[in-house]
Amino acid sequence: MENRVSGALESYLEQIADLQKIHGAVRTSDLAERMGCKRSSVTNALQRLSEKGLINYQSYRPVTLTAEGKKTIAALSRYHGILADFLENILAFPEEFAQQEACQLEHRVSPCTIERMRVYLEFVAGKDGDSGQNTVTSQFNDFIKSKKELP
Amino acid sequence: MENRVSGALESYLEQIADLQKIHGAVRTSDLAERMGCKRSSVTNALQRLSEKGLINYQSYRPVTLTAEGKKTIAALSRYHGILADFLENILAFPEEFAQQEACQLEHRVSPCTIERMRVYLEFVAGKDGDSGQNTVTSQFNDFIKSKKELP
DNA sequence: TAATATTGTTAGGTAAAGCTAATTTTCAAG
DNA sequence: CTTGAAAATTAGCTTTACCTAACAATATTA
Repeated sequence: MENRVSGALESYLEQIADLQKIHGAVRTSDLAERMGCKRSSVTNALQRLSEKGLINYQSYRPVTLTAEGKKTIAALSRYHGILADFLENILAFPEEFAQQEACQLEHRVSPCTIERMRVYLEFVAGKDGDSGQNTVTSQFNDFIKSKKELP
Repeated sequence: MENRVSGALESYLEQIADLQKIHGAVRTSDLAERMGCKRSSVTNALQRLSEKGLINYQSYRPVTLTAEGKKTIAALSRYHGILADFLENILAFPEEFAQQEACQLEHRVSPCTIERMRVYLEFVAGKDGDSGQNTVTSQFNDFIKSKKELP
């Protein structure tokens, strides 16, 4: 068995963590709804996550995260945050799109590149200083608008 | 049959185009070498690419691209260029890494985000003007170095 | 040109991630 | 405390993308 976790399984894991926060227990049907798949596919995913030691799972019993699972989620959630920040504050996407896109990218962009995006965010924050006005981001926003105004 | 082309098939297609440019003919073994897989997997991929109408393929005959295949490659190659440019000139990665990473990302980042990266590149180019000196990129390079110097 | 080496394909297998349909467990009401 | 509905699981199938081993076609070269 390949021990690395695929993007699909990572997503399940995140939804599990989120549902746990909200509802305490994690139900197969809720997961299916969130993942946009059938309950049977969820069961299958839970079994594989369990084999990989990321969740505690027994048939018909409530699912919980292992320490390993929590660690995985912590990393993912950090990646998500950096990517969403980058998309919103560097590339000037609206927050909602940034969040959506970050959900995809957190499984697909290398840690190295994500880390570099974090450094770039720091760099730009430093350039903008405490001014608040006329930041690089707002300049870029204007730039985008100026492009759209002349089609 | 799902008519969309997966990331894996897209990669085969690109390697085919590249080999065609270099060697004229495209050999299964060369493709296998490039893709880091076995010859039998290549045959399988060629059959699927052919079913999707992206290449002309018959057993033991040289492979060629269809018009549709060429169009797909043109789009991909454009994405690759933008991503590599962004990685090298915004995120200040060395060219080789930028190229490698772009190969992965071109199949994974949404066209919308890639397009926005292109606009950002334009924006920064505009800011830097013709100066050449003290560009945003070179400032960021210095910033990275300054971070590394104090561990 | 015939023998051999290389290259390409087929057949059959695995794992991931989904599906439907059938079955089993749990739970809520009567 | 039984029973029927809802929820979860199992069984069996699909596709993608890989694998090995066996076989077929093409090339090389003696």
